[in-house]
Amino acid sequence: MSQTDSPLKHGSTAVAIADGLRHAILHGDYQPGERIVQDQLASKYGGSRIPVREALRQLESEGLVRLVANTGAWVNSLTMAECSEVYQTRERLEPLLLRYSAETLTVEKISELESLANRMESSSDGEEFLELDREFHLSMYRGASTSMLRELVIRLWNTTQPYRRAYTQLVGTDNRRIFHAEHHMMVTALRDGDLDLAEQVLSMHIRRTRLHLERHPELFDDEKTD
Amino acid sequence: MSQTDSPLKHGSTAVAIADGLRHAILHGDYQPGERIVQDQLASKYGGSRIPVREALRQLESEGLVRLVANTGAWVNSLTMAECSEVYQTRERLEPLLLRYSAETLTVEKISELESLANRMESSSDGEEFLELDREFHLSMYRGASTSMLRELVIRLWNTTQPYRRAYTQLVGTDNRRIFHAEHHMMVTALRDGDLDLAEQVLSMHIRRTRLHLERHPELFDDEKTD
DNA sequence: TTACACTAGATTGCATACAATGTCACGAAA
DNA sequence: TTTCGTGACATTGTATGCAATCTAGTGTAA
Repeated sequence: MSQTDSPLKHGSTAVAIADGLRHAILHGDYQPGERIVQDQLASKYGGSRIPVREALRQLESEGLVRLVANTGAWVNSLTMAECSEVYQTRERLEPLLLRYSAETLTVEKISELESLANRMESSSDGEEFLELDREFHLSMYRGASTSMLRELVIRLWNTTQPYRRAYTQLVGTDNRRIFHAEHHMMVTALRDGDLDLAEQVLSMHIRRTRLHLERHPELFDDEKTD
Repeated sequence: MSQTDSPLKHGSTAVAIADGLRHAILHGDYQPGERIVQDQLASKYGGSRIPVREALRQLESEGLVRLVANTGAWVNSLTMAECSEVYQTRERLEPLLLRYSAETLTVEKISELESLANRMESSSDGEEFLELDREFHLSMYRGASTSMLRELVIRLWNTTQPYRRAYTQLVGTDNRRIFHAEHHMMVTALRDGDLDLAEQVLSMHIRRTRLHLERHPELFDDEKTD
């Protein structure tokens, strides 16, 4: 897809490949379960398989890729139980992250959040909807002083991204009144400095999304032969 | 240290090096901040630097190693704020994991937990104390049906292991009445099938440990130039 | 003394090449 | 027809060698 023609600086090829492949997976260019061949990635990025292999190891640790020795690499796929587990983990973690981040949320940043929530409401394009939803949540967390928890949460978002996309394509962007209302409730709670309320709404919001996903087992690969 | 003389099977060197290096870091053979030289690891494991590099990428993703392009790898060190963040994350995650796992905890397994708690009380050796504490917690979680959350929690334990060790060496294993009492309270709550109580005690237990660590800023590398 | 440029050595980054392993199609025997 | 080899091919795993980069030490000038 996005061929990198300019020769990469020494010492950055593996990172560039990891970033590019991660982006491609999140963007839906690869489907869960799809095979990843080292040689193809190597020629796509104009390098050898060595940095490709390092990138794959990293993405494996991030949960985006599954490696089997002497056999190959696949885009990781989740069963419904695994996806639910990620969501339940998020239900507990994101409120904490919001607490870390909230103290740096200025009035301007909260208004930007509100604007994102508004744009989501008027969006009818699924891909844009996904993008804005991710941006809404991650920009709430951007102010957190330390980074480990934020990176962890981003990792959880990443591993479940293909299933959010499939769900959105399945049910569309209409009839999401409660979903949008929760976004606005969070904005209001943050504006009021009511962190306990913001935490509760965020937790409920993630929980509700999980319950919606759980009504669609057909989105998941539950025949996983492993 | 533990030289692997027998030639490794094809396709497992990188994994073996990652496992070995992880174990060495957790065991305290490397200190936080210590430099890791690829060539040294390669000759230690009787291979080339290629699998070493893959292992380092993986451990970087796990948070145990810090890589800087063209420069080198170091055992990751945490500031006190980062360590607290890991503990606060654990306060929220481990109760959830316990809930996942509890349904498979048989009477026998709960008795084994109690036995571990008893052995800890009579242990005066710091290294054994650490080992038993880890084993107590992780064996509570061993029954969880899916693995992502458990692996995540193990990763959090791993990144903070050097600081638990330093703390134990500093204050010894005496005067831990409340600490042991909490272990026994968890055993009792599990035996009674009172999951809400077990969750609460576990959360308090982790919180108390965090507060103890926070009283000793001298354990941490807060001059991190980054 | 301090600050800075410069060089030699150490170390990392990666392309190539080859060995080890897995996959799959084909054919023979049950 | 099905099952089980069997071999050619595709792909992965890693050792080697060289280029790029960083580091530390030395010397020079302010």
